[in-house]
Amino acid sequence: MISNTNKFEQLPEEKQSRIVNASISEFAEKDYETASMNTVVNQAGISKGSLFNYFKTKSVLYDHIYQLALGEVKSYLRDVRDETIDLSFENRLSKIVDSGVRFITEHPRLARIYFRLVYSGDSPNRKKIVNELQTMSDDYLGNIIQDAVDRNELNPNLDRAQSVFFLDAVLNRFLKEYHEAMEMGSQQQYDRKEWVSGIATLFVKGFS
Amino acid sequence: MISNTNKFEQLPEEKQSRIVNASISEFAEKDYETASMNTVVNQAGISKGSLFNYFKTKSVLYDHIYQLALGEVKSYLRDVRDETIDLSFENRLSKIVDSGVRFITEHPRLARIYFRLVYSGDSPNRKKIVNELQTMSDDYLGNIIQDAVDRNELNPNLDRAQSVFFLDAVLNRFLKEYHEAMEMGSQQQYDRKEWVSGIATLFVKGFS
DNA sequence: ATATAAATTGACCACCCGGTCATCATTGCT
DNA sequence: AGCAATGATGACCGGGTGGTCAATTTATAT
Repeated sequence: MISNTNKFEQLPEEKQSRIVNASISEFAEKDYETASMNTVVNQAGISKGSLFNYFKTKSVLYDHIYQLALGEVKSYLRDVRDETIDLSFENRLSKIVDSGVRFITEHPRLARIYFRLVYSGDSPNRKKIVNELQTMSDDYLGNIIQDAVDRNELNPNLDRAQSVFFLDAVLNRFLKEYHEAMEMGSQQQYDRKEWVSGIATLFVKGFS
Repeated sequence: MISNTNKFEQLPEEKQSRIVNASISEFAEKDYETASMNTVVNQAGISKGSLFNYFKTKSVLYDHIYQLALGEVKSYLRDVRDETIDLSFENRLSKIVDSGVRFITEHPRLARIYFRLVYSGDSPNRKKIVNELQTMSDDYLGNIIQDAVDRNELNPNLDRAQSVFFLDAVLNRFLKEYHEAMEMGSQQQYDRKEWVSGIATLFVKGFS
């Protein structure tokens, strides 16, 4: 009785991953309310009773899944921050975008769950999760902007909160658009380089 | 048999508005799949059979409602474009933000439907509607940027598509955040002036 | 091999959904 | 007043939902 997911975590890994996989697929395809536990059990090849034995309720299962997604996102962010600590603002931006694109490409279903969560959704703990994400992003982008200021790449008088907000808005929107294009199988590949340099230019020089 | 909504439009206005009101509330509160026709009929004080007589299906009713919301949005945009045609880029931006804020304040439920639609959702014709909105916005913001270029307020070499994209991303995100803050009853009022000037500065001068 | 404990199952429950349609109420016409 | 046509109603339908639990299979210990 150490934790809710204890029973689940004691399962053989193969079974665990079947369940996780089915759940990710379902929560990626439909939003929380519409996602069906029946679909999950069928896709995972287990019985309904078992699933509800491993996860007491639908929302507990959802919790487990998005925590997993969140962990993945965080790990990507950590990596790219550590790896780019010495780069210029523009190069750093570039790496951030690249790593976002990489994440979306490698984990399209997790990306979908992520976007669904932040951009809408009536997921159980949405407010709490979004806050957590916001804090994480503020901290993350705040650091990057601060570093750039320290290097005299950006104006030291700029409003940090606003800058972070703008940066976050543009980056998120770009990745969302990229993700949607990818899901629609859009052949027309984004020219990442141009977009990255466009974003960097905007933030460094503006449109003038 | 001129149109689907003919029966509805021939209803006494008071009844129409009761139905429209109930529908707006329901579609604002829940997403398309979760919104319940039963709730609508109860809230509107009519029978289920009647509602399905006026609107053949749930999706037809939804169509009617978002067309209404869209019309309202468009009218706001048209107004602000016409009224600000002589202003500088920064002042124009300011008016756009103001009018967005005004719309959200005056029609919070319509705003919610709008955000739900563009930012997620599995509404019936989402792709089509979002495309229409995108085209509208591209056209709208494109004009404003072009005007600013013509006035030598912005660099004539900038990539129009990218600029519009960035502008749209920041404006939308700001309004979405404002809307959410409003719905949570957040006392902490946004200082609109500072945000507007922040946005304008970003686009004119960047962060350097 | 047997007894006991633990894990797995799927039929079942109460509830809600979008949509239908026979029945009833209202209106307009002669 | 009587009749036909139109409008409003809500019980009802098939289907899906999250969740339960008695019954059965499987694993463990002796």
